[in-house]
Amino acid sequence: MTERVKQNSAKEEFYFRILELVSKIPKGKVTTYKNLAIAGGKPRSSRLVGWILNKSPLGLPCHRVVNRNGELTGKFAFGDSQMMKKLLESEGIEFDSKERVNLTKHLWIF
DNA sequence: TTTATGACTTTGC
DNA sequence: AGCAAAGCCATAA
Repeated sequence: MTERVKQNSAKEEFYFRILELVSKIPKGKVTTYKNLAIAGGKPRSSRLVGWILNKSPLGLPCHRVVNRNGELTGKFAFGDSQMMKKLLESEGIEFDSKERVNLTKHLWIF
């Protein structure tokens, strides 16, 4: 056997790293795609974070991941956008009049 | 391989 | 402040 030891590719590492980070978001806090992308080592891959969440296993608190404006861009994946908002509210997260999370108070920084 | 698409972000007007 | 266009990176066809 040659030495073709195939380690995890960079994208797989990125994938699992994001999953772990999201699962570590404390209750009552939210984070952004950009933040996750940076923490994962790819500051320009915020779109990939969204893709990962879409393909990620259920049970992940992906409702705590919002875009830079605090908007629930992934609400459609929950089937009911109001449900996602209620989930966050039940965790103590506040919204402004535009359905946006108060990032000043609840943004989670790694 | 090339093209189109997306749970995004940044920049310019 | 809000909208449009460009930039980025990986996947699907």
